[in-house]
Amino acid sequence: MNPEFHTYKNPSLAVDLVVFGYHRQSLSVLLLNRKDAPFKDGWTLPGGFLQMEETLQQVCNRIMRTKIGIENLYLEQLYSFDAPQRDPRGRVISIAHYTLINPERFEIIAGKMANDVQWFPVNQIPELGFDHTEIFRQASQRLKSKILYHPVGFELLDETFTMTELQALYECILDISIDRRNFRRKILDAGFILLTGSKREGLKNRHPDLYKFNKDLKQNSFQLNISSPQ
Amino acid sequence: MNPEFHTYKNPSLAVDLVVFGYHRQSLSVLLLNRKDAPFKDGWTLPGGFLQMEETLQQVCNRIMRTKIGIENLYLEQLYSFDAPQRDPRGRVISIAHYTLINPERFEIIAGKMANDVQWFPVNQIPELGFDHTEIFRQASQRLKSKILYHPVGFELLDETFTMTELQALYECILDISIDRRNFRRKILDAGFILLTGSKREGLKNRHPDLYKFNKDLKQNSFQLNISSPQ
DNA sequence: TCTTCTTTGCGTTATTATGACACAAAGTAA
DNA sequence: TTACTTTGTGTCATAATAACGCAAAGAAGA
Repeated sequence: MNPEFHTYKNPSLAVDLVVFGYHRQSLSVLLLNRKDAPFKDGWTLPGGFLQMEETLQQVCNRIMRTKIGIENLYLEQLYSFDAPQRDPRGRVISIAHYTLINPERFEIIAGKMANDVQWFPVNQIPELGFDHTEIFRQASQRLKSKILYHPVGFELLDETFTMTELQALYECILDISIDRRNFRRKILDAGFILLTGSKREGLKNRHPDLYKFNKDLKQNSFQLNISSPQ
Repeated sequence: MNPEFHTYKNPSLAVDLVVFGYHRQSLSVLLLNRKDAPFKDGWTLPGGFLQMEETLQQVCNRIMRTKIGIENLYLEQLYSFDAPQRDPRGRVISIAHYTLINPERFEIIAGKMANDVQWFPVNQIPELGFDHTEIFRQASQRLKSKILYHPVGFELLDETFTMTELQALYECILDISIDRRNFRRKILDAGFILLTGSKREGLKNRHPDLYKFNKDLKQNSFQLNISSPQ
C-alpha cells in the first residue's frame, strides 16, 4: 500500500437520507430534531458519517436502524453536496440518498441522538439545518421524474392494490390530478402491473380489480407521460 | 468545532472524470496511461483526490489542468462509486463526473503523472483499471439520456452551426440514424436553437442556415423523443 | 326493499404527435 | 452543360393522447 496514501488529508464523508413515507394519500418526509449542536433543537434529515469498511448502502441502513429503528429499504443515490461551509463543524461532503417506505409497516423511534423523530407532509417542511432544504428539494424533484419512467413507488403500497390506490399514489407524488381512464390505459399498456385474482382481506363486499407489480417485466423502463385533465 | 470531528477515520474521497470529445463525427473519451502502480502502464480515466478546501468542481478543473492541460469545462456529476475493493491502495470513494469538450480547441498534453494521454473512440475503449469501465459505461448512458431532454452537447459545436452538424452530433452520441426532416422539426419545435443570419467564415460558397443555442430559453428542458427511420 | 349516490370497468371520438417520404432549389463536381 | 449532392419545406397515413360517455355493481339512506 502506498505509504502516503492514508496520510492524505481530505474532507470527511457522510450520507444524508430523505425518507419518503406515503400514508393515507399523503406524502411525508421523516425529520430528526437534533439533540446537539450544530442546529441543536432544529430539524434535519437523518444522516451520518461513512466508516472505513462500510458501503454507502450499509451506512444508509445503519443510520435508519440506529436513528429510526428500520432498515432494508428501497434506496437510491441522489447527489453529492460539497459546499465548503455546508457543515459548521468542518469540511464534510455528503452523498445524499432517498428511500421510500410505508410508515404503517414500521414503528418509528427516536434514536439516542435525537430529541424527536417526526413525519412532515412534503408541503409543510420546516426550515432545515445544514443544506438539507436543498437536498430535500432535489430529492422531491428526482422522485417526481423517476416515477414517470420507472416503477418506483410500489414499496409504498401493499403487495396487491387497486388501480385507484395506485393512481392516488401517483397523484400525490406528482401533485397533479390525472384522468382516471387515461391513467388506467397508460399504466396497463406500460405492462408493469398484472391483474391478480386474489381478493384482499379486510375488504368485505368490495371487489375492485386487484393488481400486483410485474416482477418479470423485461425492460425496467417505460414512458408514462402523464398529464392532468384540462 | 467538535474535537472528535477531525479524528474520525473515514475513507478517502476522489473524483474520476469521463471526458467526452466530439471531433469529425466521432465521439471519443480521454484516457490516461498510468506511470505508477496500481495498474501501471494500464489505461484509466483521469482522476484525483479531493483536497480539504476544494469543491468538486474545483478538483475536476485541477485534474484537467494538471493532468491534461485544459479546464473550465461543462461538468456534470454522475454518480458515486463505493465498492470496498475498487482501489487496491485502500478505501476510496469516487464521485464520478463527466465533461464535454471540443478537442480542436485544446492541445492535450500528458501531465507528469501519466505516460500518455489519448483519445479513444467510445466503441474501442480498452480494458480500464479500477472500476473505470463501469464508470465509463454509466457516463455514456447518462449522456444518451440527458441529450434527449436537455440541450447538452452544444459545448461540442462552434457557436454557430448548421442543422446537419447538430444532427450528426445527435446521431453520433445516440448511435442511431435519424430522419433529417423529422429531426429538424423536433429540434425547432423544442425551441432551444435560433436561426442566425450571420454566415460562418471559411465556408465560401455554401449557405446552409446557421443556428445558435437559444440562451434565453425559458424552461431548460424539453422532450425530443427521437427515433430512427424504419 | 326501493331509491340515490359513488365507484369501477370499458368504451368512443376529436385532436395532436409522429414516422415515412416527396419534391424543388441551390450548390458541387465532372 | 450535365449529373449529383445537400438543404429547405412540405404532405400524408398512422399512432398516441386528452377528454369524455355509459352501464353495472356496490354503498348509503329512507
